[in-house]
Amino acid sequence: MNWTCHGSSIELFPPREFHFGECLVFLGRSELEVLHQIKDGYLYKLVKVDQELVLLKIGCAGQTIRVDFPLGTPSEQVREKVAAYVWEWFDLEQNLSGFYEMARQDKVLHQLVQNYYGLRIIRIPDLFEALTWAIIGQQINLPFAYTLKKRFVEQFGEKLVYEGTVFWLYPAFDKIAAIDINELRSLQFTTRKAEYIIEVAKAMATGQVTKESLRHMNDRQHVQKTLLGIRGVGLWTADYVMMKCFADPAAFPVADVGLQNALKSRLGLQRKPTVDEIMDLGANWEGWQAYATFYLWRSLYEQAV
DNA sequence: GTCCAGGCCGACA
DNA sequence: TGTCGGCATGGA
Repeated sequence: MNWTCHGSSIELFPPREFHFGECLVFLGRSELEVLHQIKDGYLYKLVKVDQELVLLKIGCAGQTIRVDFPLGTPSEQVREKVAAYVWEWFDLEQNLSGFYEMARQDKVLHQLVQNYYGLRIIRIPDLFEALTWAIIGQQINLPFAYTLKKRFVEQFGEKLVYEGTVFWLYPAFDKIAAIDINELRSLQFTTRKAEYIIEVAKAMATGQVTKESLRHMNDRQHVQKTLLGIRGVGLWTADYVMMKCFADPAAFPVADVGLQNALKSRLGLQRKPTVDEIMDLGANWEGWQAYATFYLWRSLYEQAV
């Protein structure tokens, strides 16, 4: 991590392959997103550090990311944790030069890495959020998934109001561990999903599932197998979590319908490619499947930066 | 009305 | 190990 305190704010110095605007495009893809706000080129996010609510205002000038604290300057210890959080959120530890080198010569990716140069996987550092957001999104369209997340967050999350705008924290697993299935059913979650989400919350509340223990596994097969042991977590969800929470660049959610549609569109296919065909297409992506997938997702929503 | 969404589970061969 | 029905809902 490369950062410094600068007066009341902090500054981060990301690696060369970083483009804040491209990341904002991804972050701004849904009007229904409630976990961050984008306004005038700044990204606002509420986080909780050492039991303290901290509102971040994140901007970028040149290649320097600057984080301001609208609610007041927190302690140096908190600022350091915020720096680590932002570093993780934008996956800045990842050296993308190998990805770009590979992608420039790849028939599927070469145009994408030109179009979206500097885009990084926007991570979900909170394991509970990563798992349950994936479960929410299973087998429903993305707008409806965002609608359900919004209801979930506004029902069970913590909030803070600043200058008339409400900022939300994702619900904590210990709170969700104690609710009843019907409380989610009434938000239009299916019975099955309500069960899964509450079970995940309970498993995390008891310490049965923790980010720490999964992070320290050096074998990705082991991580995947452990995740698959959680009810409601299949191959797609396990890969998604490995990609978005643990930033495993080799995670490859081949079952993802978005990935399938992106490939169909880019290659002009008559139908969606099968899982085996996707494995073949991605044969050259070894080690970078997660980034290839993320850039392909990006290609599904063409927008101006 | 039909089909598809950032799937998963349990049952059955 | 591979396949299939059921789940539930919103949007095109």
